[in-house]
Amino acid sequence: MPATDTETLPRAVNAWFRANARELPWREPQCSAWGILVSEFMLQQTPVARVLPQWHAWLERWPTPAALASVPPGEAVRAWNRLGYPRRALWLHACAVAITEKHGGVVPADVDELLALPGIGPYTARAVAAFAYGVRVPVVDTNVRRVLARAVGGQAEPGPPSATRDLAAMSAVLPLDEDEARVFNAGAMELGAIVCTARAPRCGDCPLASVCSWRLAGYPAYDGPRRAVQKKYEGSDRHVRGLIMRELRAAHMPVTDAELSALWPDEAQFGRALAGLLADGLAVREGAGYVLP
DNA sequence: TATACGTGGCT
DNA sequence: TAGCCAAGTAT
Repeated sequence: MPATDTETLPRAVNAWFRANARELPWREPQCSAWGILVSEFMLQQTPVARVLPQWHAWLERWPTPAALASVPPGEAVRAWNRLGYPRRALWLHACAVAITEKHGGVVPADVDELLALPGIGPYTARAVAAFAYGVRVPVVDTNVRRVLARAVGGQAEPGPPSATRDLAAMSAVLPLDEDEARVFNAGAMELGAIVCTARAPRCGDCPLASVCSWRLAGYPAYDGPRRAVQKKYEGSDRHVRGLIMRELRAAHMPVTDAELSALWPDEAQFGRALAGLLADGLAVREGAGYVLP
């Protein structure tokens, strides 16, 4: 029988999670809310394995929001190194400043207050509230969307993201008990991350195998709208931005136009990339060249 | 709602 | 090899 009631899923997922959760530093009970916030920024579109060493270094250097807020944003961008999407470093720094100035240096526990901070959207706000403070709110990321689409919806893949629909779907199965809700939020994400994966799901290891609607229906293929294919990175504007940022991070004095433009042969494309970085605040003009902010 | 935004590992 | 994929956010 498929898991149509609201107790089967959390019971199975939570038992599985309590026995199989990866030991990650931001899941340790003594981890600070700041440590959890930092992990959520780093984990946006980035695999755990690449985040781990960066997270340790970051927390050692800046153990509190105030510590990060006390240095220029460029230091955050430099320390971010090659984690990707360097705007996240800028936003995390801006977040630290806002927390220091408007929240007395304490990471807020309220979803709406978190949402008002730079770089924090619907997922991160709820993740911080739930995992750092135990607040009972639905946390929905790409893993949760996939788990619910399969186990409950009987579909191979979730449809296009819709905050309203996705939060409602999670709310419908979220335990009333605060602690069970926190574990279910984390457990559903973990299940999607290591068992109910996008490709080659390991149904043999899944605690929901016997109740999964998708499996019970015989694994019907997905027939909904396909997600747009990711553009090729090689030769893209993003590629050029990445090259420029790598140069700026390595430099400790202004990098000249000539030095930067030598990175890419297509002048027009290079100009677009540099202008974009300036507009984003990831690079600033200084004297004869460019530096991190 | 669709698109831009890094980087690297895996198949 | 080329493409797919990874705990999203902002516009």
